Amino acid sequence: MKKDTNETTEDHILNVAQEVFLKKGLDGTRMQEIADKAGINKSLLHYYYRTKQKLFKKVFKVAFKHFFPTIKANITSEKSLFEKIEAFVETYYNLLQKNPYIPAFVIHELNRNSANVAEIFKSIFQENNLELDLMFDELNKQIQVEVDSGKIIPIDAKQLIVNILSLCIFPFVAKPIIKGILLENDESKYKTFIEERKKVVSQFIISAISIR
Amino acid sequence: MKKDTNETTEDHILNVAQEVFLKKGLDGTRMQEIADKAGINKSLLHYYYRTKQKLFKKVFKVAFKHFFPTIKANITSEKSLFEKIEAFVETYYNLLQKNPYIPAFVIHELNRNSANVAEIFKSIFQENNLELDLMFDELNKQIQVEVDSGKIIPIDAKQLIVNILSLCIFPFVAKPIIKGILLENDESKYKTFIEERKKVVSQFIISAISIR
DNA sequence: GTCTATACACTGATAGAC
DNA sequence: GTCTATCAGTGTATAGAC
Repeated sequence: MKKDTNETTEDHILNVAQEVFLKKGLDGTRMQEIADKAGINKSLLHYYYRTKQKLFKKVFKVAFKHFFPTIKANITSEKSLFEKIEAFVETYYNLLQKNPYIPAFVIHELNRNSANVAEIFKSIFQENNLELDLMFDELNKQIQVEVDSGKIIPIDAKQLIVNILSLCIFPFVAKPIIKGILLENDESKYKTFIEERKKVVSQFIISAISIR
Repeated sequence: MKKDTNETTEDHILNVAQEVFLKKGLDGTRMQEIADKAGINKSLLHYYYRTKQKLFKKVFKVAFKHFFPTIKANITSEKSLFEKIEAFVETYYNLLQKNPYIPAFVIHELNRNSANVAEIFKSIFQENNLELDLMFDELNKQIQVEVDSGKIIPIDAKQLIVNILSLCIFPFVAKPIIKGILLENDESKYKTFIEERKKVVSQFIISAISIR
C-alpha cells in the first residue's frame, strides 16, 4: 500500500496494518510484513505503537466500529418497520461490499479471545456514544406494536434481529464456500449473487413476517 | 484430554489436535500445546504426522466433513420441501450445538488460505462419495416445481439455500457478539436463545416462501 | 523520526539413544 | 514407539547512532 502525500507515517502504518491483520488475523500477521508493505523499518512500528498487541487492538477497534453506526442510524430513523428493514439490508450490503473482510476478521478474533470482548464492547460504545441497549429497546417496542396491531406475525425482536444480521453477514464470511460449491468458483458469479441479495433478502424477511 | 484405554496414540493425537486447532486456528496453535494436552512428547507428533501442516490438514478435513452428510441425507430424502426445511433446521441445529466451534474454524481457515479450497472440496467430495452438484440439481428441480405450481413464491434455489444456511450457521459463529450485546453475556440465555431458534427459523423460512 | 544491529525467546523439526 | 538433546530459523522487542 502506497503512502498518501499528506498522510502521517503513523496513520500510514495503521492503514497497512489493517490491511494485513484483516486478511491474516492477529496470529498470522508478522510485524515484518507490515513494515515491508509500509515501506519502513520494523523498529519504526514499535516506535509508534510499542507492541504488536497495541497495534492490533487499534486496528480491531476501527474494524469493529464499522458495524454499528449504520445500525444506529437505521434504528433511530423515523421510518416504518418494513422501510427500516429495506433500508438496512440495502445499506448494510453496500457497506459489506466495500469491506468484505471485516466480518470474518471480527468473528475469528472474537472467538479466539472472547475474554476481552465485554471490555472491547464497552469501550467502543463509550467512545462512539452508542447506547445500544436503548436503541434495541426502541426497536423492540416498534416490533411489538406491529405484532400487537396484527401487522406482522408474532416474533421475538432479538430473533428477528439475528435473522436479519445472519442473512446480511453470513454470505460474506462464507464467501469461499458459497463461491466454491454453489458458483463454480467464479468471482463474477459471486458478485452478481451478492448484488441480487440486496433485493432477495429484504423481500424474504418482509415476506416472512408480514401477514397477508 | 485423556486418552481412551482402547485408543491408539495416533488417534489420540488427532483428537487432541482437533480440540486445539478448532479453538486457536492453524496460526495460533503450538505443537507444544498439543503434545502437552496429549500427555506425550513433541517429537512424537512429528513421528506420527511429520509436519504441523499435515496434522492440520487431517484435522481440517474431519471438521469440514461434518457439514455435508446431513445436507445430503436431507436433500435426497423423499420428503416435501417444507418437511425437508423443518427436518434440516432441526438436525443442523442439533449438529451445531454438539460442534459449535467448527463453523468459525472452517470459515477462518477457508478465508485465510482460499488457494487450497477447491482442492480440499474435491478430495472431500471424492472420499465421501458426495455428488453435491447432482444433489443441488435435484433440490433445484423440487423448488422449481413448487414455484411453478404456485405453492411457494418465486425464489432462486441458490439464494434460498444460502438463506437457510445463514440462519442456521451464523448464530454460532457470531456467538460472542450475540451473547455479549443482545443477551447480557449470559451463557444460559444464549443456550435458550439457540434452542428457540430451532422452531423460529423453520417457521421464518416457511413463512417467507409460502403463499397463503 | 528513522535507521542498523542485536538481544532474547520460542517455534517447528531432526538426530540419535533406548 | 518414545524419549532427550539440539538446531536452524524466525518472532517481537530494545539499544543506540544519526
